[in-house]
Amino acid sequence: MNKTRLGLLLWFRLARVYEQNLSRSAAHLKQAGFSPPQFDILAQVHAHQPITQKELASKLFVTKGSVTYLLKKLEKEGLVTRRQTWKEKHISLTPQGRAALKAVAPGQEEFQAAQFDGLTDTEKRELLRLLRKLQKTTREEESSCS
Amino acid sequence: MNKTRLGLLLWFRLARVYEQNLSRSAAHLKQAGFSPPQFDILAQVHAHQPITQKELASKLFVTKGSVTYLLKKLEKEGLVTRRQTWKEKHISLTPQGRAALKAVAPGQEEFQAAQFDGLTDTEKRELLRLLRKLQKTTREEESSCS
DNA sequence: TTTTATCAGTTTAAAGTTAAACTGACAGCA
DNA sequence: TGCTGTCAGTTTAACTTTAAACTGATAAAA
Repeated sequence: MNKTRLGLLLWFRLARVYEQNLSRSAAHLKQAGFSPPQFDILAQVHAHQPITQKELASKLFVTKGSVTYLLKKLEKEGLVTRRQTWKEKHISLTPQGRAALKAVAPGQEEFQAAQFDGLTDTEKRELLRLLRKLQKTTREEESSCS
Repeated sequence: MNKTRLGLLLWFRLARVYEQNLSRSAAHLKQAGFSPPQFDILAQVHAHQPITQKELASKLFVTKGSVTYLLKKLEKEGLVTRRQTWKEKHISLTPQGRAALKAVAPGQEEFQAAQFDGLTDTEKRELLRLLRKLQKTTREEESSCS
């Protein structure tokens, strides 16, 4: 098997695994009334409260515009607040946001983790090592996020 | 490290690796005037010509509506044709479609494959094995695509 | 003080995605 | 002949995303 072919097989398989996981995730989250992007935002805000929109964008690998769009809706629903200081807006969870996240997160995290239960513990660790190496050795060419 | 935590780390890492690869892909394809979904469609049609829209949707893990939308544009640009027989539409590449794909595909495939060059050959094979196992053992709960 | 540069966040248009309802041609039975 | 069901494909509205242009407050230079 030549090098390009092996790489391509990897890419297709990776994409399919990811997409399947994501779509199962979405279905699971939907029961709780969230979409994956909304949940991601809430989880990041919870973990790094208070966090600026720029930081959020960079942690979630999306553009600033996307963050603006999502936060606007979450704010309207009363789940997050934005305190402006000079240029930056500092995002925090409201009590409702905290409650909503608390109700959903544990189940969601367990669900996510369970998607890897087909592997043994050793295999999981090996997969994690490979993914990390892959990301590290590819990051050189990387520039900043828009 | 407990089981859920390991699974979560895997999920986040997998997502980031995938998203980074995809966005580099998109940038690379953009030079050739294609978006990733367009390229995926053309590549699948090329590989399975003639193929129905339903088959296309299932191979690409998207809904039928998405396929309709993308094909409509590709047809308008003269890259694919649709022959209808009873319920089904059979998609093929036009000569222009073939030419366009031929101009882009080799470079794109090489680019994709190169994203895994941070790994040794043995590691690539191991990663492929793990991803396959992951997909196989998770597929049980799967139902059909809408 | 006035001008200029910087930079987080916003807006816009275009693209792609989904779920869910709809369309329409045919098969198969009454 | 005329219902009725089935099923690929289409449509629609709502979401999410991006790139690129724009806004506006402030720092820094003139």
